[in-house]
Amino acid sequence: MKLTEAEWAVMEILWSGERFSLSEAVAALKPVKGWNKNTVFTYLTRMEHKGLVAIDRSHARPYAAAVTREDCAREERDDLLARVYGGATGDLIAAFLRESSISKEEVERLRKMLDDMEV
Amino acid sequence: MKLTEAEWAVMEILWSGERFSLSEAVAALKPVKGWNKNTVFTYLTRMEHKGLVAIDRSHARPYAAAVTREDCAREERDDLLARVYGGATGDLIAAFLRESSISKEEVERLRKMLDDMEV
DNA sequence: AAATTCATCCTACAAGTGTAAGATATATAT
DNA sequence: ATATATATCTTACACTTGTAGGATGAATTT
Repeated sequence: MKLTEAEWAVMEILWSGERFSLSEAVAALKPVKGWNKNTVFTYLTRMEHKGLVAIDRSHARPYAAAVTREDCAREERDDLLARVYGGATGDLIAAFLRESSISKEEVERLRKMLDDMEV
Repeated sequence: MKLTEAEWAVMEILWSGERFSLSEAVAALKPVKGWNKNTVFTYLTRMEHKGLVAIDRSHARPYAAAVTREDCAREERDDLLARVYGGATGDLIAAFLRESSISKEEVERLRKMLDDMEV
């Protein structure tokens, strides 16, 4: 399931803790989105149907993430890789390397990863 | 401008050549999407408004891409990088390296890129 | 218990996306 | 010139996304 930008914002909040009450979610989303409480509620319930959010209606803090951040991140990566690079990981990574600024430490880390890769 | 999956399909066709007649576009999209000609036409004109497609109505082959593939690819990359990795290119690349299969040659190529990076 | 507050639910509405039918204009073939 | 095919334009409709108003219910305060 590919998330929209707004859904990512909701998930980021949920991933930042265990469980949330509505007002906690609203407060946490305030700086990012500034949404009305009904808007937050609508997102939460729509996202429950999509299987992204778990709502335990008997709990004082009913709202929690139903998917992991890493799963969602993987889907986004896979989607970009397939759609834009036809699965060619090397090309994709090359593009990121080419255009992004990256620290000396990062370069070292990536070098180590390459060394460790048993291909 | 972030493209939808369907818009990517249209653009891939347009990027694959110089200019297209409607029937050429329909034929090329057939295997990928199987759309009705009206559907293709709707996409083309809607995408003209978005500045993605150029339509020269005095030309026998009116349809052409109005943006480059590389520009679109960059936007997708930037979006993923910012939204999912908060701009941390190293983390993103590490994730791709970790999960994707990649050939020995690709590893070498990336190693060279790292060597050449003056950080 | 009445008033206030907060949560939940239901409803709505505009914009965008996916998909195409039907009408008309234009080119081509006979 | 007429018939046929092709392209263009207009319109539409269901679904999704972004955003919230208003009604109802439950909890807390005084």
